[in-house]
Amino acid sequence: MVNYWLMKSEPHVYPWKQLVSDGSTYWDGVRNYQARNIMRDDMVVGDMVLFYHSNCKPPHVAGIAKVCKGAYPDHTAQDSESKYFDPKASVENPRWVMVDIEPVSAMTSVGLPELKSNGDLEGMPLLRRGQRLSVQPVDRKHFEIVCKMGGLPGIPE
DNA sequence: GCCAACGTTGGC
DNA sequence: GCCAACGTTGGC
Repeated sequence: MVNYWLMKSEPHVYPWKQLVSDGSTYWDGVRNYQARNIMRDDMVVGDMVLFYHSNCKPPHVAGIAKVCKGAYPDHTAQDSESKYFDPKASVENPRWVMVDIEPVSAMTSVGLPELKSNGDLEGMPLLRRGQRLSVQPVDRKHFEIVCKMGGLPGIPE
């Protein structure tokens, strides 16, 4: 059973283009328990992901990705040189996890204002006030609508 | 740069 | 276990 998600990245930190040229990447740096639990407990290989660019004008969905490796320890938490270092993380208790994702399909980017003005997306977590989770669930129905808004015939394989 | 909405921390 | 203070996210 395939799940649908949205993952936020700031384009000046790790843009969609970078994912395309890398071929895949590990999603490090998640330091929020709710988001971690989603990755650890709910994400499985094959899950589909809306790759979202936050903190830019306008914020937008930039492409479609998928999970290509399930949760495993986020090593950056144990690296004192990393900006994601967490002194409470250890080999025995890694505390934080990451997954790997890979690009699936490019699309015409869909801006947040467009998403907001599409009544069919009502209830989408991203559009809720004060929504800050960097990894969040998306209904299959909403996922498909966003794909179509981005010029795709539907949810890509 | 502002600020609303959270989440985390730590004293008690 | 409460809650005030503080830090962060992220749209605007």
